[in-house]
Amino acid sequence: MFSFHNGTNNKIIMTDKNPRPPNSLDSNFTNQPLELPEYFKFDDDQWPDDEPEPFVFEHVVNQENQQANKFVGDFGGSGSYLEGSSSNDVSSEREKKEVTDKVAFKTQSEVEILDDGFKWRKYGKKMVKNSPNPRNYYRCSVDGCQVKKRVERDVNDPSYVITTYVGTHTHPGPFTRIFKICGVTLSMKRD
DNA sequence: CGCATTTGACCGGCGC
DNA sequence: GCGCCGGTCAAATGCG
Repeated sequence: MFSFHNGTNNKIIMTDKNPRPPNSLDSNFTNQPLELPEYFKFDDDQWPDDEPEPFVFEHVVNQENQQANKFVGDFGGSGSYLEGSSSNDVSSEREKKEVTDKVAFKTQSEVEILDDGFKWRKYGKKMVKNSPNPRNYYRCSVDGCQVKKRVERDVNDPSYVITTYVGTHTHPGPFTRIFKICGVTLSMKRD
């Protein structure tokens, strides 16, 4: 259990140890185990429950890893959630210059503005199909930093907020503790 | 005054 | 080509 800087009762809950990707996924996923729950378990051990610690995520490195990152989670067994770009070797896709880092996770939260330690500027809001809830688009406020994130409520369980980070911060973040999610290195820290 | 947010317009990819 | 859909732009507006 964790809480965000401004959070009350904001908990990341990922209980399924072996989430299964949806059938429509490409075969790469089936070979790649989901490591995220393990790392969160690590942090649970690190910090006692009665002492909720503020934290944030930060993309740190992914440059040596050529393939696009993927993240698949089945949270709580009540439906699957997929984020990530396919790394098919279609020639047209090779044209793209940047390999985007993408990580998504889901938190149980009453508020949608989760303070993760970075400064964000909202730049869009859309209603997405098959969901009554809007999707909000944010960009990192730091000049020159291209990192974006999307925030939306879970369709199946509105008590959850799905946050998706895209990109790597070009500036140092305020956090030091390092861990990995499916090849993407993140960092977090107490404040 | 200098920022952030709001919100409809705009755009590009994709499927038909 | 056309319309849908997800993502972004930008002018107006709000706020400290």
